[in-house]
Amino acid sequence: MNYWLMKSEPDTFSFQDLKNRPKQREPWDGVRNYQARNFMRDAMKPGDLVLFYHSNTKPPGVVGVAEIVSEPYPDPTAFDKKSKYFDPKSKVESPRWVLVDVAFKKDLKSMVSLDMMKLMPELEDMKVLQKGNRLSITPVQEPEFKAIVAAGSKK
DNA sequence: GCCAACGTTGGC
DNA sequence: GCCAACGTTGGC
Repeated sequence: MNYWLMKSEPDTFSFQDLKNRPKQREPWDGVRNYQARNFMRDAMKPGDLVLFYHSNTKPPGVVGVAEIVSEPYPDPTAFDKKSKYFDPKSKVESPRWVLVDVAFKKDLKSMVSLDMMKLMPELEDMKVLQKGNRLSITPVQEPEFKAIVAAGSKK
């Protein structure tokens, strides 16, 4: 099993929004970056655990744990002319963009902010902490995942 | 709101 | 295939 960090702007889709969904799950649509797509398409498996990260907010950080609950499948928003994620180059016969479904797993007692993460020696090599990183989906090592969940389990 | 970092596009 | 221009991300 693998671990991931997935970013979302809470104004667009927050961890609370995920929790409030009827089945507490949501298709992770709108990814339009090839590296991030390849992670979903080639490496993610149902059961993988996800650090749900709020970006572009004060403060940014990990707010909860989610779980991958589907195989990859074509992102329907790419075919939808009305969607802001519409991509005319993605054809139904040969979809360019895929997504997976993500489900609520558990809350953290407290957010693990980016500032806190930077102070944790276990997270030295984490991609999300490296300068200039803009990837919305990054792989996480098991010790990194556990360190963040442990930090977020404290009051 | 600024701007550094990075990805994509398109002319050549 | 190079690279300048442009768009986006996301911390600050």
